[in-house]
Amino acid sequence: MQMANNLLAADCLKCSVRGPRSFCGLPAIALQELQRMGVSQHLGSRAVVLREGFSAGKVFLVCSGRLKISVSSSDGRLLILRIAGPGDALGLASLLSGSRYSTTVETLEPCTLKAIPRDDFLRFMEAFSDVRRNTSISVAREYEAALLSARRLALSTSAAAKLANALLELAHMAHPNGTALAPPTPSPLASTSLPSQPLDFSLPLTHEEIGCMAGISRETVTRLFSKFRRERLLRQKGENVTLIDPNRLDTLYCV
Amino acid sequence: MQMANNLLAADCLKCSVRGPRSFCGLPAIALQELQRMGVSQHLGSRAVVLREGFSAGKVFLVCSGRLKISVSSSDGRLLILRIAGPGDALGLASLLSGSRYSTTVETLEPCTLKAIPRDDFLRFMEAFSDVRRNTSISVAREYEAALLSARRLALSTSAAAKLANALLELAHMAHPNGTALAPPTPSPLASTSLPSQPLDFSLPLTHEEIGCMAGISRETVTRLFSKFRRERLLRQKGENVTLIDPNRLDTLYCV
DNA sequence: CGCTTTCTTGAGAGAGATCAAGGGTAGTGG
DNA sequence: CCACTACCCTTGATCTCTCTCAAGAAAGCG
Repeated sequence: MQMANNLLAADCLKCSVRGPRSFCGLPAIALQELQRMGVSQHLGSRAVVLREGFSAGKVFLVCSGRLKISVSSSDGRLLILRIAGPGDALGLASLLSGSRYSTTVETLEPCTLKAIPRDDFLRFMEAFSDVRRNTSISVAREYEAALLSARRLALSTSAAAKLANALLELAHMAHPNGTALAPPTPSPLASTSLPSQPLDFSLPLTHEEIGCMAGISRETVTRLFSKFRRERLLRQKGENVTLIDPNRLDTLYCV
Repeated sequence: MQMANNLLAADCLKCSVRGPRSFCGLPAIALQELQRMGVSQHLGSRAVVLREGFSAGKVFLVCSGRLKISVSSSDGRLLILRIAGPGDALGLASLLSGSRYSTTVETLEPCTLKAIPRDDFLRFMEAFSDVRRNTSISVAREYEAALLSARRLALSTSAAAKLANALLELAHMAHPNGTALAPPTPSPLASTSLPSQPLDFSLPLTHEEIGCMAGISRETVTRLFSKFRRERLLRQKGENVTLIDPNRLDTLYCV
């Protein structure tokens, strides 16, 4: 029964998804335990991993692929909080507070996940202080993501500002090379007018979805993208987006 | 030096701020340790406890009084996330992720707090599993508050909806009698058209601040308050607000 | 009783939502 | 290879909600 999944589970020890941002950055002894737990699963594109409001019975570790994390209202409106990727732990905050999932998670592309039942995970936490540390950090990051969304929606005065913020956030999240836990710095002093490094990243979202992230309408996303392109702030090639001068984008629109 | 504060610190064992929502709901042995740690402090009204962006060196436990938790943008715009009260732990999420405070906390009335240095707190956590549990719950609640703010701002289509949501949230937060971790249920099924219990609560915020919570302007808050009063949804007496029929408020405006 | 802070109400303007229509592109199947 | 469908993007026109500006009333406070 467990055996059937060992092929994937065995990867835990050799897996390269590590680093300070990854939940799976653990000592070998904890990884050995981790690979024994839970069930690995493959999912196709646009599959729902967990749904808001349902009992939080499992935590999911992302082995590969990207997913979107969202909340929705009864009338179908959607808010996308962030894009999750390899090394992320999904549903942790809800699992810990012992309640229901507070978000919905859906794959954006084929994904490999590892599902761990609540009680197993709690035991795993009690056994290893490193797991506790990574759990704290993971929950703190979920918190930061929610906070950034709230910031963007409340503090941006215009649609352009909301979109610019969302793009900068997406770019920074996609880039593991920046400082680990310092996403779109609400830069108080960093307003150097020097042209900054272009930021290149893949954006696996439709205009509709980008709108749901920035809290603006689909049409407005289109119009602003053209505007940003005209102003040489943005380049696009299929899914790939380049922010030509992130600093200028920031100073021009992120007020 | 420590002695000078023992008067207050000694209260920990007798303190009545307990219950499932309180961080200080701990066994006697942990409380004994708690009372030895940190420094108690009295603060007047409108005092800043901790400020967004500053190094997260301490956690603050609220012994008495209410405080507002907010984030702000460089141009002075403000978003109020929630009102904290006795039993809340402030700055926990930031302290754990080892970074800077992600919010600003300011007293709304005279408050008594207990400030605990980061390292002491981390040791305290490692020593007691109950402390770890309460920390998890506390961080999860900070997370839920951020999420609720994001929801309110993104998913509400009108200013009335935003305000109604904010009021319902404030009412539920102020009421410890409801289920512990189930604030403004985004009620999918609960749309019973029966008149609900009136909700009474104290609202220590100006219209300006309520606007900062709902993401609408001061004047719009005033106009909507009059409207809600006209429609017999709301009653006011100084700081005290009564939501006459919370369900009707919810079904009419929280779409 | 002046002074500050907060609340109230009105009038006007503008940003963005919404509605509408058309074009591009990818996948499917004959 | 080409029609056909489905989905997404693009652009224009209109309209409405809420912000902003303005001016005054109420209320709290030294």
